[in-house]
Order: sequence, then structure tokens, then C-alpha cells
Amino acid sequence: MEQNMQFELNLEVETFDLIKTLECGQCFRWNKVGQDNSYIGVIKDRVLKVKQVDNMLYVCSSNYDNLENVVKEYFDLCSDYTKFENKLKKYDQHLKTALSYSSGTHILNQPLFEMIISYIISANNNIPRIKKSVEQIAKKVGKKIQFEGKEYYLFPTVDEAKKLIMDDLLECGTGFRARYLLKDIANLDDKTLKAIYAMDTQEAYKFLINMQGIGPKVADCILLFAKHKMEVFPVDTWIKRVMEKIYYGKNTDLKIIRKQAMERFGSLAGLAQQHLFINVRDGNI
DNA sequence: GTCCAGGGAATCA
DNA sequence: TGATTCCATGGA
Repeated sequence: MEQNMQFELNLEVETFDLIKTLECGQCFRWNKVGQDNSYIGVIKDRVLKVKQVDNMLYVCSSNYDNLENVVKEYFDLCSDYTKFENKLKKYDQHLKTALSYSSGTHILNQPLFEMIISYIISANNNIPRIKKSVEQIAKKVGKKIQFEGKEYYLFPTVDEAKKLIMDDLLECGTGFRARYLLKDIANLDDKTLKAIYAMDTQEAYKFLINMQGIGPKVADCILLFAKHKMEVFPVDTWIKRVMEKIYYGKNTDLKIIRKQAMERFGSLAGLAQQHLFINVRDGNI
């Protein structure tokens, strides 16, 4: 216990697995530090250091304003994941098996603008490179934060991001996605982001898909991870592979997989998708 | 050298 | 609508 004295906020958690939640590819700004399974990440307006031991979550931060609420909101600690998982287990034997490995994975509540930019970068890319690009963008135009003697950078606001020129985005390794980012950032502002927040799922989907560099999969990821729309089912190469293997057979159209999965898993499709993703990525399926 | 990465746009028919 | 092809870049 003594090693946890440095953590200022202690929260009791249930059906929550910090590492699975942070390592399942939904977020790009967390890194493992040290040997004790602590993670440091930049979220919204602050840096967090977190660590889980059994049912306790230990947190410290660069900013203690409203910390408990910020942490509970970000990690979605107030939703009943025990109930969610029980429902998923009843739907399907494959999910039941998957959940025995990935139980406690939460869907985070992440900022809309950060998700839009991050998932445009994710197209035909891999997670380490996505993380690197997002980090470099934050370093170029995001606000600098000091935490435990080191420097961190918040993800930029829209106005801060408007300072980025094409060469900046190319230097950040975004490649062919740079021109999409440039155009979308120019067309976005706080008012538009608020409007997207207020839209229902279908309306937001239509709006997002009309932006440059956003297709069905990226739009679904933004809806799931920024707007917490658990009824969407993002279909990437991994998910296509696993869905074909356990349900539909090879060469099934992406649209069919998406539609049938949303019908199969209903209001919890997005959570089901995360569990399937983790299990296929880790070689369990 | 080749293949792949949490896809999408452009261009065809 | 549906099928192909191209897109930057780095690691395996």
C-alpha cells in the first residue's frame, strides 16, 4: 500500500479493467510507465497517472479541479458494465468466451475534436504510428503541461489546430491524410462541434461521413468513442476477419457485417465490437 | 523486395 | 451502386 501513497485520489471500481481499457486501441495518448502497471495519459485539460490494484483505482493528476468527476466521466465508471456484460453473454456464445478474457473493458468518453483528428489519421495505418502522429500534433500546437518534472502537451483546441500548415502535418507523419486534416480543421469550429454533439446518431453519422477522410468505419469510431453511441459497430480489417470467421464466412461485404452486427447486438454493439477486437488481436479467436 | 497497417477518395462501368 | 486502384510511411 505504501507505494500508492503518491496517488491522491482512490476510487473503488467494479467490472473495470484499466489495462484492457487503455490497451484496446480506442485511445492513443496513454503509455505504460515503470514496472508497476502505472499509466500516464493526457486527457482533455490535464495529465493523469493511474494504476489499478484489484478493485481500487489510484489516480494523481497535474490538475485537481473536479478530478473525481473528470475521472469517472472519462473512464465511464458510473455505467453498469456488470449488467452490460451479462446481457452480452446471453446474446451469444462467442461473446461469452470473449468476455471471460476481456471483462472490464470500458468504452471511454473522449473529446470529439481529438477523436475526429485521431481517427482520420487511423485510416490504413497502425496503432504505434497513429500514436506518434497524434503526439507530434499535440507537441506542435497544444498547450504545454508540467507533470512530475516532465513536459506533456494537451491535444489542441480547434483554434490551436488551425495554426497547422500542410508541412506541419506532413512532419507529423500523417502522409496522404494531411490534406484531409487541413480541410476538415479549416471547416470546423467550436460551434460546429457543439452541433455535432447535439445530433442524434444518424444525423451525426451523415454529417461526419461528408467530411474529408471520414468513411463509415472512422465515423462509427467517432460516434462510439466521443459520443458514446454504443449501438454502432465499427468494422475494420480485424473485425471483418473475426466476423467472417465466426459468423458469416469469407468475403462478406463490410456493409452487411455492420448491419447484421448492429441487429445482432443491438444497443451494446459497440461494446461487443471492442471485446471481439481485443480477443482477435490477442489471438484468442 | 514485399506485405501490411483499426480505410477512404477518385475513377471507372 | 459496385469494383479497382492509389494513397505515404515505417516496421516486420
